[in-house]
Amino acid sequence: MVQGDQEIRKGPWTEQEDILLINFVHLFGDRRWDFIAKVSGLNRTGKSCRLRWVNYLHPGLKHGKMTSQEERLVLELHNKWGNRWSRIARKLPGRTDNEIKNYWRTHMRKKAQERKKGVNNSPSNSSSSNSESSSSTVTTGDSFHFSKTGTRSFYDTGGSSDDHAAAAAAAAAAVIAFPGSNLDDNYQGLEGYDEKGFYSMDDIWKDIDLSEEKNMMIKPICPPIPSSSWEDCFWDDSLWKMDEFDESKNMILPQIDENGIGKANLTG
DNA sequence: AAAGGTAACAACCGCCATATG
DNA sequence: CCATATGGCGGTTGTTACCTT
Repeated sequence: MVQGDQEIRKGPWTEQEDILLINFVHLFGDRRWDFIAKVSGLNRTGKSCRLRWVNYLHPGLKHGKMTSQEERLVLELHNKWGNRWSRIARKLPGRTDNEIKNYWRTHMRKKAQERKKGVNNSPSNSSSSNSESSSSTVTTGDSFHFSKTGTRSFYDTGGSSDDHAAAAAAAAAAVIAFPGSNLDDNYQGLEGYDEKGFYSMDDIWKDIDLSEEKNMMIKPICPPIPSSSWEDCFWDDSLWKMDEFDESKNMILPQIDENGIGKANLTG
């Protein structure tokens, strides 16, 4: 990857990239993707950054198997709205349109196969045919390919948890020094960076885990007590609560303008 | 134990809508 | 009002893990 006319990176995200992105989203909010893409030094398109954030890194996401209620809801809503994945996703807190889409695809394929079999073997068989009401365990086995300890098995080419701190530090350095420079350069001299400043994937997953366990329901928009976790500070599940009004979502994110001055609000 | 098939899911692509100059 | 940039959405593909034979 040459920096001058560097080609845009594609493919799986590394852990360093993830952390870098998380931190820059923390700093600049989750709207200005092109800007973030440039400023972060990630050789990714803004689009790619957004996708990664929305589908994977977002703190409010649930990572795991769909519950039977969710499955039922998906079926129900899809029946109602068709392939309006994003709309369906809004009704499923913590689930992304991509996830639901994937789920549906798999589900339908399975159903189609079952139906085929049913037709071939016993035409009167209706056990699996009603796709609207079959809320049974559709997702079998597998389902979750990475551990929340930050060591993803899926695709991951990323480094150890030491790299997290380095990447986090790189984010900080990059903010100050406005990069364009090689990421590796940004890591230099920043070893042992205190992870309290930025969060490693470990921490992030831990927090997500906790919040999931504590409440599958909705978090208050403003946490009563300042949390040590950055996403608690600026993230709430309002996004997932949004129904028809998601245009009005105003995430309260710390933001730093081009002069490096923090602002409280974000684009509306 | 190895091979093949399938499931799951991340990520990309193209199109469209909206925002901005 | 028009052109361009950016973001969002749905469809599709590619890769890996798991299961079955």
